[in-house]
Amino acid sequence: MDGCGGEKRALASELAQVQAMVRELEARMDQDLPAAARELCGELASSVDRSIRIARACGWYSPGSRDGSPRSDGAQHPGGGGGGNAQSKRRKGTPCVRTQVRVAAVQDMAPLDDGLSWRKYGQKDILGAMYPRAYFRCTHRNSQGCPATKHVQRADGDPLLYDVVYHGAHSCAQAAHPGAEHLRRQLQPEGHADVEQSSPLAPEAECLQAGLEPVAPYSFAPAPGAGADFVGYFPLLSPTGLEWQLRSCYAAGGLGVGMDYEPHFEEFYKNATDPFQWEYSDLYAAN
DNA sequence: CGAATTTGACCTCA
DNA sequence: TGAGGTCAAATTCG
Repeated sequence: MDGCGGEKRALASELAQVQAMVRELEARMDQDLPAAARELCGELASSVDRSIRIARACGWYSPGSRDGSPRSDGAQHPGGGGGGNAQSKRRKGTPCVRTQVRVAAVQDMAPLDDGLSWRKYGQKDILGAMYPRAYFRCTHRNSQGCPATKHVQRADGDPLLYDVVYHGAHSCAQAAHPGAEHLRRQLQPEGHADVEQSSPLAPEAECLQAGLEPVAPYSFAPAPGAGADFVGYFPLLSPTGLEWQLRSCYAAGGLGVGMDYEPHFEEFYKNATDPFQWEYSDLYAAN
């Protein structure tokens, strides 16, 4: 997959920069400088973005390059309460490609307004999970036959965090939504979605990623009116379509950034010369 | 009054 | 058989 020596070096350098910025971020947060921290987050996002581009340029983003090491969906469900594997039960013909994101919502605000219209069609208590899972489908399912659905569940550990799993692509007019389009462009070509089960992809090839509105990918969008006490409203979509979570715990008193996959990042940095190794083996292996 | 939500029942799969 | 996912009638909302 290579012949990208220069890019590798550029990527390693970029990642080193990211690492430095993370440290700086921690420092700023320790100093109680949320504005400065947020500014740094923007730079951080840009740097990550550049890294992704470099990786793409080298073709390190290829759906087929994933190895087969085990990583269940359940493992991706943070906390998940150790509950059952939500995706293990799947109907025949159900879309097998999905996107999972994690978002933090501001209390008393509609949590997951992703700019698209959804209609709730069910809710279910999930074994081992503290909160029920809500099921949404595209409002235009009937009128336009749009197959997009999403599942939303509160994270056990933090009631302000939601795990959102998108299934299928919008085939309705909403598909033209800029946010949805952006996401599709980001994810579709590289197939950066978790692929369910190991069944052949063929029949589900059209099941692309559904609409999500990353206000600006990897950027932070503090809630309107959020003051000193704002709890991050970070619709942060990882470029890989996996769930990163970069959140602020400022309201709780201690300002801190928690990043899911923190261990992976550490490893990421350590092995910056082959940065995507862990990604494929650890993160991408959904099966 | 139409659209959205709620919720118990049913379906599918492992 | 149990658990997740979906259906659809009843209810609520704007």
